[in-house]
Amino acid sequence: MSSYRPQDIEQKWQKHWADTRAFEVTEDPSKPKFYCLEMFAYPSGHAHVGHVRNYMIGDIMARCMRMRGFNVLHPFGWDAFGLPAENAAIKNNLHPEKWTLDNIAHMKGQLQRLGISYAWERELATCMPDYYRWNQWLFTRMFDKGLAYRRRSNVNWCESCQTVLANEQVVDGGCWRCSTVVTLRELDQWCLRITAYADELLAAAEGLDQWPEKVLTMQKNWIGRSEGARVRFENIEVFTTRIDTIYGAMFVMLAPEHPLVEQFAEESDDRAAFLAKAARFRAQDKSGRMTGDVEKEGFDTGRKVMNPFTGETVPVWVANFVLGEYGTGAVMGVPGHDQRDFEFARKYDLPIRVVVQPDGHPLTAETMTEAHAADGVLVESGEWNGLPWPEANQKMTAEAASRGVGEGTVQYRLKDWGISRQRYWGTPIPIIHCPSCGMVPVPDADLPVVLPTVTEFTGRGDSPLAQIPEFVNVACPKCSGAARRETDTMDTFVDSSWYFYRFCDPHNDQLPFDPAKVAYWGPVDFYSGGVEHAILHLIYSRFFSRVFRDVGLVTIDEPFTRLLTQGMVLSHGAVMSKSKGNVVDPDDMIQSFGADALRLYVMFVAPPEKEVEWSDSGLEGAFRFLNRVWRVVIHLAKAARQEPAVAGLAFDDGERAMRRKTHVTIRRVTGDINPRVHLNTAVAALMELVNELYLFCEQRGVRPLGVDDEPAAVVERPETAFVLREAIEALVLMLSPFTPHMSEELWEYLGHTDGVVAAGWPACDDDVAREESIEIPVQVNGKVRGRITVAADANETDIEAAAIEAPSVLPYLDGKTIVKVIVAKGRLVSLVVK
RNA sequence: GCGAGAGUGGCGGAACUGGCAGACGCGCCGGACUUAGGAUCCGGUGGCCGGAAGGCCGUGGGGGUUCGACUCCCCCCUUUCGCACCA
Repeated sequence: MSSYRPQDIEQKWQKHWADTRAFEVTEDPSKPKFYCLEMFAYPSGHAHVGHVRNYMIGDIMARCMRMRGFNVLHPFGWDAFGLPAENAAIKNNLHPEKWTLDNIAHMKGQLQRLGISYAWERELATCMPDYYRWNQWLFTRMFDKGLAYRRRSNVNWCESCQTVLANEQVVDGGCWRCSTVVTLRELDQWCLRITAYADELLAAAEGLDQWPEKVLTMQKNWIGRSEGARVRFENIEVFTTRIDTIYGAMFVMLAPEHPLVEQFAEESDDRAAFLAKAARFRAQDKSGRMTGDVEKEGFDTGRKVMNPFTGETVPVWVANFVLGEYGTGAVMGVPGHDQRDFEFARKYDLPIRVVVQPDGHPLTAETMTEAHAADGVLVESGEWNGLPWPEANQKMTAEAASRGVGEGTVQYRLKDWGISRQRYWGTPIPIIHCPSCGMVPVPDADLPVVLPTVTEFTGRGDSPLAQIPEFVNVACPKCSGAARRETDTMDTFVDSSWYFYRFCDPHNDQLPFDPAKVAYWGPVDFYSGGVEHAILHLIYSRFFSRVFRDVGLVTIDEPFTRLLTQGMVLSHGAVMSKSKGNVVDPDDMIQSFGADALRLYVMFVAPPEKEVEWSDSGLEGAFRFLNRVWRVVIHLAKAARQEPAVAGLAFDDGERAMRRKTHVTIRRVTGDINPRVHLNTAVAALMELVNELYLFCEQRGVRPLGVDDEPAAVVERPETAFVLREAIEALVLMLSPFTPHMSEELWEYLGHTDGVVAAGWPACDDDVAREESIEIPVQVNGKVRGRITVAADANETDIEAAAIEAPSVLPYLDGKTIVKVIVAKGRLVSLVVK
């Protein structure tokens, strides 16, 4: 056996794993299951070390849990539909399918060279008909349940390219390709009724105790539940959370999109001017209007409506900051108690009335410089005067309801999910439009609706599918009359919202998956991926999981028990990207130092959640460490032949200390991997063990440890041989999740033929790990003044006595009185003197 | 503006329940081996004072609780992320 040459052994073991289908699993009720998943990949072409990091985290977990005796499902697949493929097609005249499949092939090779323990038999790609067929299947069920519906709504439109743009394709308000200003266009869009689950998604988030708080907060904000009331000012319904301020409602404002705007325009003196003003507001940069970057503006419609509480009539304005898509698209203007209304009123010289007075200094409309949004007591509110805020809100909501002018309601920021894409490379929406039957879902027997082959991609015009008569023209499944297929395709987030269930049964051609298989494997026990998916992917998946539940295929609510959001790997302070030219290619690293060193390094460099800066010298350090491991194991494998059998051995102090280190390390590494997932400190612990081992060898004269092939002298003393053997075997096994190739190779070299999984995870013997004597510091008035060595099980009295007698402590006690002694058992002694 | 997180040596980071701050690695310095060393092994490495023993200071800043604070509380600064006219 010679020096460590990763390239040779890595290929050998990767081939072995592939040949033996080492990571394929079946349901086995006799074993505890562990479903370990990393977010699947968009096949952009090349994996970089940022991907590597995510996949490694999962692989460490999967490999470790496998050794701990769990039945581990660890699959991988491809989020293979999407715009980049279509754009590449337009640019390079390459079919999206070819581009996608080529990329998958390349990236799969990269992942395989990393030695990740995937059950490749379960690999899936969402662009294949045997996958997207089930998107269609589920869609038709959602259609039947009213969870999928069509609605007219605004989309981004580029006049020059004559096409719809996704939000991500709008750059600074212009088309990403030709910079033409993007306009809004009304189109019929397919939507999924996620809002039907808004309350459940919000409430159930409380139970996700193994998700990062940050992600839960983001989801909570995204759902944006808000309790309030709808109140009718004659024919204008407004939404407010502060009905208690309604006596201060001095005007009503409509969003420029509000349907009444058009009607009021018709009835106005100058229809054209009216509409032009509204149109200008609508055209204001969408993001600017939404974020408050645009100045508040409005105009008086000339209309007046009656405030249902005061009986006063108030003017109706159109205001650019009122959002058409939230609430009722109309609000009451309460300038005294809403900052936006306040600014608006001051700008247009509208009256302000204070109706909630805070404690202490009373407010007056004339002198106030900002709205008073906080609580207080109602004034100038007729019969409600004197009521404090929360109570007034409740009572006045009830009053509005009893008088039929409003009712309490809950609003969500969350909107239904628009899934229509006027694009080619996605799942065709399985609906047929029939002139006599209306919208008819494609029957199961006719699924999948296969994406036809399109040969020309121009990026212009409507959906590419609309231009294929053979695709569009179809007989109605109900009446057999001439009908047209839907030509929109689905948002790719549909694909990724349930793939984790498909992995449980990826080849099923009767159902999306066998419910029994998902009942065994689900939910995903450990899910890792980028925090950029904190909202969309993770909330859609929670939604789909419930839809599958409600169609009877799964019994659980939540798809992911534990979520880890891994930090990005930066290079020169920036996210890696081809355009910045700072991509670190894993293949280059593997070539130089091997996959194992790369794996170890990305795990060691920082905690998984944290963002890290790539460092070449850090990788070299990991490589150096592996060489150290290699040398010590190779040499000791021959020198320490003692098989593990402890009976009759009498260890000396040094040997006991070495064993203690081994077993303490087992305990630390085990917990650091799972549950803690502090993979960096797990590696650090293994490094400590190796350092200790080298010192132990040095002390025992068990050399050589050089790189040469000099044969090692056999260790004669059986106790020493045993201790060494125990240490290196534990080391090799614990390292194997991180460096599987090297560990398998060394394990084999150590004389084992069944591989590390069969060997199982090493167990910590608590008796061996227990300290015999411990050194503890002694503090005098909070400063460490000495150390004492006591038996590990010494009682407090003995420890106290030893502390007071410690030579280095004595000078600090001279002439003082000890007022207090605190003994933190096993940790320290604290003396307080005067 | 609102919300959440972070701030520790030259650098990445560790410290799990309030109990020896700086584990482990990178870098740097020294020694051994050596024709050589960018290999390997051993040692050192927060700052200041000191020959040493040892002492003082030290986890963004300021205050507090405690025998004891990186850790808990209050105020402030910096920074990252998310949300952001949602009525």
